[in-house]
Amino acid sequence: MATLDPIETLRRVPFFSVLPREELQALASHCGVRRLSRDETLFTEGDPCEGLYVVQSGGIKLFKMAETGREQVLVIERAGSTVGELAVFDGGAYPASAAAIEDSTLLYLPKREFLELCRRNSAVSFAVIRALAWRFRYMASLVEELSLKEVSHRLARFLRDHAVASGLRTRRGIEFPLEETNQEIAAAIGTVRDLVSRNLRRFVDRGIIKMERRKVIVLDMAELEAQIAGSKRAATVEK
Amino acid sequence: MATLDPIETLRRVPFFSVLPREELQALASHCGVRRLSRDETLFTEGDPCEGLYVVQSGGIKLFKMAETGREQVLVIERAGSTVGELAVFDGGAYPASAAAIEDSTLLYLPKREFLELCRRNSAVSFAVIRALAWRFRYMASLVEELSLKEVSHRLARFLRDHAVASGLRTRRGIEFPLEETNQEIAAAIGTVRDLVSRNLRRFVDRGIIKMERRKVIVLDMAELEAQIAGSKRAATVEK
DNA sequence: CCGCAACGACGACTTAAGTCATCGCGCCAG
DNA sequence: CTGGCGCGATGACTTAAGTCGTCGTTGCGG
Repeated sequence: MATLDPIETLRRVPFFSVLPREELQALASHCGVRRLSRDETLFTEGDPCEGLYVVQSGGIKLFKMAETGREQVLVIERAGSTVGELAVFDGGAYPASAAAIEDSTLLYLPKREFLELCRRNSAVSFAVIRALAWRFRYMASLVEELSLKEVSHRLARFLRDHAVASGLRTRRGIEFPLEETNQEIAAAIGTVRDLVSRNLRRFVDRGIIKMERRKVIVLDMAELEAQIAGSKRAATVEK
Repeated sequence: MATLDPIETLRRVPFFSVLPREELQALASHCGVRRLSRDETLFTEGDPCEGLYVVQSGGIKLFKMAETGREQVLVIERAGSTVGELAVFDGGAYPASAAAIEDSTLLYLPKREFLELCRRNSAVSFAVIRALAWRFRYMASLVEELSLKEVSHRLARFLRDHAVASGLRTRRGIEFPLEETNQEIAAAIGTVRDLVSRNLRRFVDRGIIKMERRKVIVLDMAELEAQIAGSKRAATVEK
């Protein structure tokens, strides 16, 4: 594979894209390249933070791991996104672990350079804040799901997001490949792989989706959305 | 109650405390005052964002609500903290609802002034980033708990945090008042009030804590910490 | 090309979470 | 001062989540 242009990679990051080309170039000159094989660890929760990573190609998952081995994925970042930048700012260790979900190439930017840039360039700082605001919003949704929704609702949202992001509209419905294993889906939505299998089967039985091996065809998007809107059986107000 | 000095309130906010007094004064001149009774709503999830609030006195909870009425509290903010600032930056609606957990007084800062300040003062922007980094870290912990830990582990962490924050070390153990109802605790740790009661009883039965009405005495902090370290019964790796 | 491990599926089972009804107590509003 | 409501506690029950064993399939590394 041809070497990717680090300047073009940096330009894809929202808070670097505000920089003129010369500054991107200067920044790129400080960057190292880090290559990871699939499943290789980038950093582990609690590791001291030395800098941030920019995904050039592939994908990186941020995740928390229980001592039983069960994982909760916080987010998956792909090309043009950053990983590990929060620990740069508050001087703490990494709050979660990161690993490659496929062979990946990342740029590594030492924290000193990044901090310097943010201090002297308020447009960058400002764009960083915007990125963090978005992340918080996303995390708030994840908290809501994990606390207030059942596994079937969370799986429905997962499928809907995939349909929206990469679905192909056909006469049968919206088709998309399910590229993750049930284990990976379980880690994303906060359950175990048996329940992913069981709930997919339930959606098939109800005529909401059809499955052809690992291809999903959404037959009834309205019903899928209705599934998403459901809640756990928890009434703290009178019914 | 005497009127609180808005300049002193603003000074307590980490990302405003970097400002000299004259700038705090100018900022304070743009602030309105908002008073809320206990349980009164500040804003509702989805409301358009007009500005940020600074807590002068009392307490504000940010929370998500299921249609069943069950709540998940994201965070509780007290004097010297801000509420609703994230939506200022990404132009979105409020990602969660906010309400007073007791009679409260807040300063209201229109978003235009706040955005202006961040744009021209990179020390403020920088401090905002730091604050957001901390929030993300906190949210990552909440996600970890909700996904990977059982109710008893989450309650143990709640009690430990209270013991650490406001516990009084006595010969009997660490004593602190449990000021929240079981319902409020349930909303904080992601469960229902019945389970809070039941798990408190379990800790009493195991000699970890003693309860005198709503006062908690931690008899065995080491065991409480051990409770916190536990995980859900989920093994995705062989045992 | 083949063997092995990972994966998907599923049934039977256990456990945790949650519901609901009820009772006693305490506090607050009228 | 009193009545009513909120709260705590608890038992009995239901449901969802999760475990475990097993079988068949698939894909990848040697």
